[in-house]
Amino acid sequence: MIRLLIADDQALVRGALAALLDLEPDIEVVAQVGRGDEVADAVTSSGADVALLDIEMPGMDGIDACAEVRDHAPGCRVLIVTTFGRPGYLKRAMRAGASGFVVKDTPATQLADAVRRVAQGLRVVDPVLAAESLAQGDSPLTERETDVLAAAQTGGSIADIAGMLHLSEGTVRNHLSSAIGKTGGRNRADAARIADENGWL
Amino acid sequence: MIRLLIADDQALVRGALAALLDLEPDIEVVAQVGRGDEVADAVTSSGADVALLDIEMPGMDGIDACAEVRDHAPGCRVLIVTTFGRPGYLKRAMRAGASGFVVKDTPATQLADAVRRVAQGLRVVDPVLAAESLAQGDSPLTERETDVLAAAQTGGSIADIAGMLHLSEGTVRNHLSSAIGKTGGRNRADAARIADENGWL
DNA sequence: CCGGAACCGTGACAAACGTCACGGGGATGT
DNA sequence: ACATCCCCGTGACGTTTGTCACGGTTCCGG
Repeated sequence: MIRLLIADDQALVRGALAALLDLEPDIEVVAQVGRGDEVADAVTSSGADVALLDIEMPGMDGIDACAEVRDHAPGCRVLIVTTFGRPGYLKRAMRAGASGFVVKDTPATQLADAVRRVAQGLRVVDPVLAAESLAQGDSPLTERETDVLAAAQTGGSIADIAGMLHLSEGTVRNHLSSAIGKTGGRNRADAARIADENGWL
Repeated sequence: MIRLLIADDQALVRGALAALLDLEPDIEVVAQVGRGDEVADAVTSSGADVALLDIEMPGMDGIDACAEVRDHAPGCRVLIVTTFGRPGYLKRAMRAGASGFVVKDTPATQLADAVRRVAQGLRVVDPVLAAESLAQGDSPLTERETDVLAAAQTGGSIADIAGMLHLSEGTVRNHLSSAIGKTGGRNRADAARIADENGWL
């Protein structure tokens, strides 16, 4: 019997996934949470064997939550389930110690299998996504460029970004210019969009 | 017995919702589709009583699909289920003839009830969302301003937008300036973000 | 019929933006 | 010790952008 924890911020999806997996005779849903920062506690108190984590969650990123679980409860495997099949997410998830990575586009019938494989200690990764991830490589952005682009996403002016990060305006311009060149965007809004779509932020 | 159709682009969510609602003794899932432009056909061929439609779908918007269903199969009620509780979406959905509007944050246990109410001809609307919708009012943007903002979302320069819409650059600048003023944004990227979050695009 | 509103365009101007060249500091690896 | 890379900053430049004033057209409601 596989003891399963489900974490997703959308209550409807969370409940539906629980209903789907509870139908399986060898799977038992022992806990459900809607916030990333509640995952680690729920895993230890419920004694789950596998944690099904969404990435987009309030409180804490699903990937950070994964790292926390691996720290506090090494016996619990983690299967990441997410809407966006961004290569950057996959990379981060694997580095955080996840055993599997599934996109929400995959047929519902395959989810239970994925859970079983993960429970057995195997790895489950969407092959298409894995190929993309390898083909694309790491983020070309430096740490600071990433910060600046993330701040630019909110729509403020250069002066706002400079104040937000305690930098000079000229420095912000330089980082942005560099990021625009690396992403191939035509302005900072475009660059921010591209970087976000690749999971570099 | 309520005959139900489920439309959602994410196969996993679609299957999970089906599993959840199939547990109800008085509900039967008779069809599942993953694209908006397949909804109308599926409704007529399956003879569904209620259609559960997501908004974000390839091929066709869930709201446009709703209008199509109301056109071709007036006997079928529509219940919109969406991730984003944007007031603009609610307005558009109601105008398209939807009987209900539910956010994916609502508890899973309430979904079956919502389906039943809709099947009986009642209206189901998230009360918080309805209040927001009333408080906010309609989009302040004119038709052209909306077009220009939507084009600006892709990140191109003013010249690009002008070419895309067959307008003069000066005209584009004027529309953008007006839109920026109305939305309260600080530049066109900001304005586009705000307008999008309110469902004005 | 006239006023108002939305639409398209022009021209002009200040501000913001993107790019470049340059220098200095710190950390890393050879 | 040296080259290399990232970080931070300055100054200057040409371009893009946002704003404004203005004139014109079309359409609709008073």
